[in-house]
Amino acid sequence: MSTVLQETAPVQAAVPAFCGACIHLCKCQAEQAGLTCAVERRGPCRQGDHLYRPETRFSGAYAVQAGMAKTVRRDSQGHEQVLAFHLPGELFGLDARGQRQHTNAAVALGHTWFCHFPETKLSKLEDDNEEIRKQLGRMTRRLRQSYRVRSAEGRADQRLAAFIVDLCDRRVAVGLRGDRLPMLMSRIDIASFLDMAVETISRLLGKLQKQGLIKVGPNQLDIIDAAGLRELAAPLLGNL
Amino acid sequence: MSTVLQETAPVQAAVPAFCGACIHLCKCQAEQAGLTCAVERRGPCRQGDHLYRPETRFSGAYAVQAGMAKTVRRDSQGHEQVLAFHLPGELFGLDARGQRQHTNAAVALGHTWFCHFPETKLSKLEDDNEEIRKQLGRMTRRLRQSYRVRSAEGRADQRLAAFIVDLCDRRVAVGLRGDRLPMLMSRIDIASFLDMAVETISRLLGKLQKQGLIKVGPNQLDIIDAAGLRELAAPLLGNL
DNA sequence: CGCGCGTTTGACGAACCTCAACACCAGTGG
DNA sequence: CCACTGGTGTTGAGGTTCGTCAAACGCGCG
Repeated sequence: MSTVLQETAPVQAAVPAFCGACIHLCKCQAEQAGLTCAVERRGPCRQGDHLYRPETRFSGAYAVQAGMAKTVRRDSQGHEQVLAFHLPGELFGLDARGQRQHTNAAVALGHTWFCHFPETKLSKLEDDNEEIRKQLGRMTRRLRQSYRVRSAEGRADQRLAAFIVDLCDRRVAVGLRGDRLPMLMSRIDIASFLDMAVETISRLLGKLQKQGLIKVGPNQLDIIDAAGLRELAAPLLGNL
Repeated sequence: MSTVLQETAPVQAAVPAFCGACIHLCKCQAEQAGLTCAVERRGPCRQGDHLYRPETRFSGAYAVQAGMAKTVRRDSQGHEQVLAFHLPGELFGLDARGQRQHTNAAVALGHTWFCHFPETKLSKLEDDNEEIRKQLGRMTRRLRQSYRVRSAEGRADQRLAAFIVDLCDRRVAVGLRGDRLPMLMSRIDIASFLDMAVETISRLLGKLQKQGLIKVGPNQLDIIDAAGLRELAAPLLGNL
């Protein structure tokens, strides 16, 4: 918990007017100061708070400003399944675009702040500016990277390593440090996302730590040997 | 081998002017008698004959008229990998459309007859007739069903059952009997397609037979309990 | 006939899941 | 304040699944 605050508290103190997602959307948009008004801040949300659920009316896109989120679905047996984790600066909820309501749920992990982009203003911006449409497409594509790790084949330790590498790369992509990951999600969430048993996650994290690749801390994960980690995940990263 | 002839010989004796693929393409096309000329018969091909290889110039689509075919690629380590099996009436080779040359290879399984649809005539027909374009898209989509089984998760016996069910359904779809499958492909091909060990295929076929779901014969496979087979494969068929 | 190939079967091991036990921690209520 | 409780994380034991290795068999072919 304390480590979470290490990240969110400073951000909160010197919180920028826009998070990563906002910056991406705004910078190509300086002349249209209207976007400032288009963004609604939401937070703080607590662990487990829902941004939307299945059948919630689609009202626009979301972005994590600080903290973390997950999107979740229920499979045919009613079992909950994590579809993706969302880092600061990443858009999500776009999968429901063009439909009337969401099919998945989005849940806050830890204390999290969000930005909301109302669809009405978003589509208007898109109409006016071709660059905005490209940016949205680009971020949607990045979002789908996380699905690749999930469906990848390969050994469990390779998949876990690929998962960690993916999170690091995505953090760096939005301007955050890539050698220390806040792990706001539970082992259960990770296991669900990677389709493995919780015990396997726990054991493999210990194994990677013993191998000197990472250091597992409370709600935090330090990357000790980024190259080694990437080498372990290589068979999966290369194929996709 | 004898069982193969049981299927191909009668077909040959009373061979229709057009196979399944031709019928689909022709019936919406009665007024354009030109298609009759657009189809070139090819065969008989023997086991292992190549219709095209990687880097072969793309000249048009193919359809199996009688027998069976597989499409194959080489992965980065030079290992051969079966991408799909093609039953009578099914189009293939369309993946290279729009490119100058093929990237995969197509190989005959057993004694097989093919139809060839030259791209020049095909695209002309497509331009003239919207229905043709839809039919081509539809058959391409059906073709990709086989990829689903391949990438599916789940236990090995479930995946093998899903594979068999898929073959049955596709045979029925083109008007062939669905309770008896000619198995012109080797165990090695099946193992490659399903990404399993050959020994596992052999063992599981024996297991399914012992369970009373199928009967394994020489180059042939009888469906004893279609419902049970479908039930075993259900977890995979339902998800997709 | 030997030879290569495909298939089957058995033995073994690695990977990973399941079950069970326990520690830890945050709430919660007395 | 403490005990209790439920959720989470870790660890160990045992089982299942499935790949790997090896051997045997049948079969077609030179």
